[in-house]
Amino acid sequence: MTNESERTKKTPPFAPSTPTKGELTKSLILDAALYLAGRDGFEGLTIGLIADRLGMSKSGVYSHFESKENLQISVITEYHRRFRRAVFEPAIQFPRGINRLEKMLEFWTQQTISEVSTGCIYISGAFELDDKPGPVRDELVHIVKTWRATLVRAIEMAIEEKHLDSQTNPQEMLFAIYSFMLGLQHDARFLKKMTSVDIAKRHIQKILTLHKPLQD
Amino acid sequence: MTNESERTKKTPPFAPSTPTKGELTKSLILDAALYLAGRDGFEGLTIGLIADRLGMSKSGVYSHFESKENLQISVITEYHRRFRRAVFEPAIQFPRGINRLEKMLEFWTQQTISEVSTGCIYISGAFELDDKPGPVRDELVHIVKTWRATLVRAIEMAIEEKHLDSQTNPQEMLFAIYSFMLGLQHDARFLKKMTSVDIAKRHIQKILTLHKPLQD
DNA sequence: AATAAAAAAGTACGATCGTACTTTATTTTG
DNA sequence: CAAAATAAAGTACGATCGTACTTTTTTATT
Repeated sequence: MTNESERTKKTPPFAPSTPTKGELTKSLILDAALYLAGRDGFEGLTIGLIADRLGMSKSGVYSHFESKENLQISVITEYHRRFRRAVFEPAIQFPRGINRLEKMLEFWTQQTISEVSTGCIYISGAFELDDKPGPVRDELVHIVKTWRATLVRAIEMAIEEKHLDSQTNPQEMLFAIYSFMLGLQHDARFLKKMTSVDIAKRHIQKILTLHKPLQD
Repeated sequence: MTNESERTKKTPPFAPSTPTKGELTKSLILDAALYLAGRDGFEGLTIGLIADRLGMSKSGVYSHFESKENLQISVITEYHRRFRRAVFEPAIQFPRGINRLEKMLEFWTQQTISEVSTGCIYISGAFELDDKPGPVRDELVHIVKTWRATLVRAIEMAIEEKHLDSQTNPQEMLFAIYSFMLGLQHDARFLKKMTSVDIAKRHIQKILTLHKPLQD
């Protein structure tokens, strides 16, 4: 245990060799922060609440981020990372075209359903930050646009593969699908109406069916 | 000016004879509160901010409500009152059936568009309060359910009048329409994407068209 | 105009927030 | 194991919050 070739000390970019103590608690902090941000929004996300949840001091939590704004942005990028891992990465394994698109929507729906008790930061953040300019809003807009661009590309590929009608408008289809996901989140979380899960699934399926070519 | 039969003094229930000073500033407070609640949410709605906006003291504002919770609930019911006046009441003038339903959706869309800079409390409140039990949430759930029930009844009437397919599922149609309105609000306010106005209108129109009987 | 009532302002309090700075405890390193 | 580095806790500060209480000012009533 004297020396281990190159011990990565000040270089976290590509070196999770052994997670140092600090990195470990930092990820614990992000866990708690993600939970609280989903539940109480970015405004309700408070250093003190995180500290309480982890049984540590406010300053102990704070020292891992230079500011609250920084913490909020970290929460957003971390959520994005996890979303990609749960939705995008599994879907990308499937062949491009309607197949991949449907898998993407399936995993996304699954993710949304599993978030009914947690809250989706893409969505709750969008309605919370819509009128609050600043770096946090900018970051959230960025990742939401990234995800939407991914969806549009998946739709376009399905058109190219002739799995969808050639006059399908990708932006319009995106709008409908994203709207149904908003509706699902709204009904399930706010109205506690779980029947909306099946309704949303049916609508998403229908909008695809409507755009499938007649002859195959 | 000695006596005017019965002068309604302590009975505001049905007597807007002459709005007393207090009632007048109370409505000014509600104006400001409505604006702030739409912009900053119920959490960001603060007594001090209202006071600043009106150039009066915190205690002056506060004395009109026994608590902040009370103020929040007043904001909700007042919003509901205005929404009814702007959307429901004009639409109810039209004959029951597809005509009234389309007018209802038209006025609602119009209202949503005009709220792009203000924010819709039904929607922003839904995503803010979804995890915050209490009287404020209960009140908001109540008025949202009231509005949705109104929509469902309008859809059902259109079915009864044979303006819509007999196997149209009112709850499913409601889900789609409400989702499109969420999508409109999301894209317009958060993504600043005003092209979504036309897209949303087209989708709403389409879902009606899809359910109109073939033979007329 | 005098008096009663209501509205608004003033003042104060405890909580909680983010943040800066200092001190102690714990890891990591040589 | 000792030294150096890092993590965590401690402490303090100014802001802002909702709210309760008292005082002043304005409005309404006879």
